[in-house]
Amino acid sequence: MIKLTTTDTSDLSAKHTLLEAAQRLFGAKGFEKVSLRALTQEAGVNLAAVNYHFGSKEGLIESVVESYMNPVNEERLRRLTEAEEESGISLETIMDCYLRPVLEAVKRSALSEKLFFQMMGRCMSDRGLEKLPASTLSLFEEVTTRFPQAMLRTNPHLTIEDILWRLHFTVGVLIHVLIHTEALSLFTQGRAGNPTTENILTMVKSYCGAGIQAPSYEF
Amino acid sequence: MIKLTTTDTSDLSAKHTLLEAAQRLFGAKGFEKVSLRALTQEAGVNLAAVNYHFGSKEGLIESVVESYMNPVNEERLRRLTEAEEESGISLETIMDCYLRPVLEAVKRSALSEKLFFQMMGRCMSDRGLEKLPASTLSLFEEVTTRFPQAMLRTNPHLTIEDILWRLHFTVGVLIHVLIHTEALSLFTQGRAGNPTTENILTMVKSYCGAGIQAPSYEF
DNA sequence: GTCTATAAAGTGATAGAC
DNA sequence: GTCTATCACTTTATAGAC
Repeated sequence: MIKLTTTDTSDLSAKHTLLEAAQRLFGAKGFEKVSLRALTQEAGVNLAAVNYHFGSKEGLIESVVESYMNPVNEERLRRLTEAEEESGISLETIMDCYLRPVLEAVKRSALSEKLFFQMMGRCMSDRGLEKLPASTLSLFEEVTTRFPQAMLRTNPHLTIEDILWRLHFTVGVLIHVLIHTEALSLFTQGRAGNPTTENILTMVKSYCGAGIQAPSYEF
Repeated sequence: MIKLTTTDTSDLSAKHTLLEAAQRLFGAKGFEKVSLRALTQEAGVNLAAVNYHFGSKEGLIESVVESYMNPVNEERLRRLTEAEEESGISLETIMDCYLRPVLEAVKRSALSEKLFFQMMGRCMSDRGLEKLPASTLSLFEEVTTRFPQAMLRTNPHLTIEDILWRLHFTVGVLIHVLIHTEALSLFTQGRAGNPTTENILTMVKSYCGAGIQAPSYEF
């Protein structure tokens, strides 16, 4: 992405192992707490490789964020478009279009579910909007425009303000579940059971779906 | 809290201005991104003052976290106890016991609403459970035990697993609203309106209340 | 209690040899 | 493309003068 004029010979493997190591460590510790030294050691490459391949640590982070967020948001839009072509679209369907791509993405990843989800959650919350790569930002804008519109059509009793706020709340649920679900087990010491990922998705859809469809308030 | 044997003469003011500056800067940038240099400069005290009064940066952070979280959790428990003494307690009431202390705390603070809420959100999410001061952890455990019990009594059709997960989701909503609500305005460019803090609370209660009371799933 | 000065260790980035 | 060596800077923490 930085250097378009390289010849790309054995380049791929170093860059690739670096990206993989970055995902593991960023997911486990967060972007700021991982030094380039720890990163390159984990990847088994030289310290200078990060700057050679990505220009800077920031460039590496943006690459990772882009590779995490963009496929998910593209898949969200693809699924929404598909769903809108059929008649009788429900809020349940729209929620599934929004949430399921995260579950699909983890299956394509080499990372453990836990690390992948933490990584995804950090991408969504740790960095300000202004630091997002342009392509990621524009996909995000499309998602946060089209999904509320679709929700408004299935729930015309709500106002657009209601929906925007409730989608905001839903994002909060998603991020918290992705990053902090381990803490729940710790705190409740097993009382919360051991649901599968798919069952957690069902619970989130049930909770957020009910929240979004709650009666509207007039202020 | 660290040194119990000091004579405390003019000690109070330096310690106090340091705590105030810490709240402002930690709230705005996060615990990790504020250096002791930035902190002591903002407070107008010497660099060494942090270590003298709090032992270390970590000690200062723990003091701040404690002073933020403990009053809120104590107030939550106080209100819940009070509510449980009356008959006909509703989920709406329990939710209010849980959420309103955050709004009450901001009124006692010298900080702006925005900074105070960000600070509170960071206390709830930025540091792992293992890093919490002991008194804060024990209050948290009491809250996360008694509130689910109370909710189970008002909603006996739910399982305790349901409730624990849904309270987990609710915490996600709260944290996200506290930290990232500014981002919502940015993203929606005014389409989400400009509700007062009290109205945001109403919206959160409405969303989370509906989510918690959603039908239960059997897996 | 407050200050200066500095220690000790860490950070990202880069020049230049191979 | 990869490496070593190093720069320039920052961090927290502390010893010791006042």
